[in-house]
Amino acid sequence: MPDVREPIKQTSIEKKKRIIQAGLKLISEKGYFKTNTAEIAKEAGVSTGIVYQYFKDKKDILLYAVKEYFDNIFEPIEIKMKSINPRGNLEYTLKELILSSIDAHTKYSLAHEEMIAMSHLDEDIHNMFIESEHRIVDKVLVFLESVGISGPHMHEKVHIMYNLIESLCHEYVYHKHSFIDYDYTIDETINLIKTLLK
Amino acid sequence: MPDVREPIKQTSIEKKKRIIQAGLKLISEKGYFKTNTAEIAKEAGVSTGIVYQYFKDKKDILLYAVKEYFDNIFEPIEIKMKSINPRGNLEYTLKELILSSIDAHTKYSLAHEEMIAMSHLDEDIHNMFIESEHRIVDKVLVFLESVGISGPHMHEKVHIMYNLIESLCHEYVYHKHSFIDYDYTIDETINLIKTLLK
Amino acid sequence: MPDVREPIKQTSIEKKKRIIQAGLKLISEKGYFKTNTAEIAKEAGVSTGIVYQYFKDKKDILLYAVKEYFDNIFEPIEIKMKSINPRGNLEYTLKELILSSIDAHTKYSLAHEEMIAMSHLDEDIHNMFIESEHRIVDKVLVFLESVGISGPHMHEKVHIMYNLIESLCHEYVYHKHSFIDYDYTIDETINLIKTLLK
Amino acid sequence: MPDVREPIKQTSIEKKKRIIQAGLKLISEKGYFKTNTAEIAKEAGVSTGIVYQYFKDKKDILLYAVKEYFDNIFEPIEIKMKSINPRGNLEYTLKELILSSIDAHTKYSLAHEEMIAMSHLDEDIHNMFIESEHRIVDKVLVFLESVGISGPHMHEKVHIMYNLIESLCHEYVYHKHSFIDYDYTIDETINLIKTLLK
DNA sequence: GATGAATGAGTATTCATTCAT
DNA sequence: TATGAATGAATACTCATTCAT
Repeated sequence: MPDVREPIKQTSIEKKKRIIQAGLKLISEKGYFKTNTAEIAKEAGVSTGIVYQYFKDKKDILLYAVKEYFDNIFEPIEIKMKSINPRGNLEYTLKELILSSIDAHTKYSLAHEEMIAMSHLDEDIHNMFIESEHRIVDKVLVFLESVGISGPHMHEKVHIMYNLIESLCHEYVYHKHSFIDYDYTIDETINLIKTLLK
Repeated sequence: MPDVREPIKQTSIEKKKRIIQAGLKLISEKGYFKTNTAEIAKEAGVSTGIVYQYFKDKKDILLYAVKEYFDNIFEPIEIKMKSINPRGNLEYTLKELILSSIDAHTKYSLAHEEMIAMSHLDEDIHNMFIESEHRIVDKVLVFLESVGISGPHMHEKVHIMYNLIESLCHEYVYHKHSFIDYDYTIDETINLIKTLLK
Repeated sequence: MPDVREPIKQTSIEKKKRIIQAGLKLISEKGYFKTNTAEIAKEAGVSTGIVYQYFKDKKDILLYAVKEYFDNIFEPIEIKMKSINPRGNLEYTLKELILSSIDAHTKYSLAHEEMIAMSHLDEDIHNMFIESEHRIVDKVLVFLESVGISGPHMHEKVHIMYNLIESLCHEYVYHKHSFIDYDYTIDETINLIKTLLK
Repeated sequence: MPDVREPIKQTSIEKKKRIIQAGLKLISEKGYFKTNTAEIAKEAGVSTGIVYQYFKDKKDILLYAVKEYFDNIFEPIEIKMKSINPRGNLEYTLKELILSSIDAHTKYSLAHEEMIAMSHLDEDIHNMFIESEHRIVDKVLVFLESVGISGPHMHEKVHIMYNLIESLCHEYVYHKHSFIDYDYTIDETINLIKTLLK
């Protein structure tokens, strides 16, 4: 039975989920290379053998963990977008989104670091990143339209916006250059996005 | 002779250099973890033992390779900055710099991926990245001043500019989103930088 | 699974035992430093990996081998002590014990050399030697009491006795000084012990 | 020039001596296996290459170091024997010798441990031990004769005596069994030797 | 004689994956 | 389905010894 089996029974589905959660936890804390499958199995409360019935190999666990990670990090931002008053002030709206994004990154900063690294090391992970980026970019596009912002080259603009915010979050959470005024940087970023979407 | 020795003789200096080059080549092509020290030695045409006279351990080779990589990638940009007419048009100047940067990234795209990944996995590599970032940011600051651009918060502005260009290069070299118009994205990025430096 | 596991199943217990036996055999024949773990595994008929489920590291195998060695070497002497007629002649009793001890040393002379050497090179092995020495000294004390020999400073006396017999065995088994009359030396040693226990 | 050369020039003789001293020092402090030839050369202030003109291999250095060690440890005892009043009290004489021996062992306890270990691991070292034992036993024989002690089986007796004192020194310097009364043990050992030589 | 740079064989340990039960 | 014992390939690093200079 060398094929990976998609669990059907409820208990099996939960078991697979437990393994993914355990994988995400340990990979975030210790890193992918320093986490071994036996540990993940133990953390998930299953045997080492069973892991290979739900996952093709170790990287397959990582793939699911990355998906889980993106769900976690984008969810609060999506919720925020839904709750925002479409008639509100754009500057305020952007600040809300950015702070929400910084918040999510801070919460998952351990995982973030490792996931980015892995996305540069493995093509499959990289593709999952691009896909997730698409998903959120599309949602932002819909959101912007709902607040009355549209026009040509919106895809490109939202991509630039995405990268601006990502870079900002990354600076904010990890770099901590002592000489950088982060509040100013946030405001300047908002300013640029306003120019971009103008 | 467990101590690491700094080569003095010309032949030894060249030998160390050969090992760094071999390391950079193989790490770029196969990745750090899939490259072993024996291969690096062989590629450099030396014995495995001699590697440990010039380098503390395997990671030490990586450290030197990262330095080499940054020298390679920043050098053409620095040269470009020196050759730019200070009285020239800002938009044209920025485009020159950005194209030069995209060019360097394209040339070292393999290395780039691996180095970024490693910078997220290892603190020493990360520090070397931050240091290199400082160095180039400082040079850009000096350059901008020389073309008459200065003012408050220049550090923050140049950091944002650095991230904008980095993201652009990265998009350009790797993502290749089919639906993105890269020429437009370059122009829009230049536009944002102009706003930023206004 | 980096943790060392204590085998529970009968087959696993036997497997661990086989590794210890293989270790003792090879270490005795070739010496600890010239024996590698792969050889031990092969001799035991197991894979190299399994060794590290039952033993922390290579030295851990040695530790168990030393224990096995002491069990082997002391067992016949203990059996002899139990079978000796408590009302018998002391001189005869001592000769019996000494010959039994020489016999055991002769049988395990290869192991003996290596174990003594290692006890001088490693603290853990040394402690195991001291412990084993205690155990046998205590048993000799009990035995002597059972044949009516007691008094002050018995601990010190038995220690001297232990060293006398150890030196004798060592001389007998290894030195083979051509000009030494070993039968006489045995008799003289018995004589000294009699004086000691007087 | 693969042959080991016996130095003739005075400077060469001193160089060889320096290497032996450095070897003895480092082997005593760190152990033979944890000392490498480069370190010995450095400690002696010579190049690594020159070592192999004076010594066949690493073990050859050890061999000379063992010799040096025995010279060091036996010298004070021989001096003591020469200074002892031949008409003096035997018990007092023995105590003097034993204390002098314990003293020498204490002073070279680091080296002692390592040398014993090596004597059990290597036949050449072992032979050097036996030879040295012969030398001192012969000298003790002469000494005893000079104080009027002679008779049949003196060789065997002095060997037993040698082992008794060696064991005592070893116990004294290393074991330090908490429950052993060492002063008593010294006295009892003297007593046994008196019985032996009676 | 002397140097010290260079060699390259040798080895303990880990861990993703398999498979007998 | 599930277990967890077993496999064995893979690798950084050391160091006695040699040899070009």
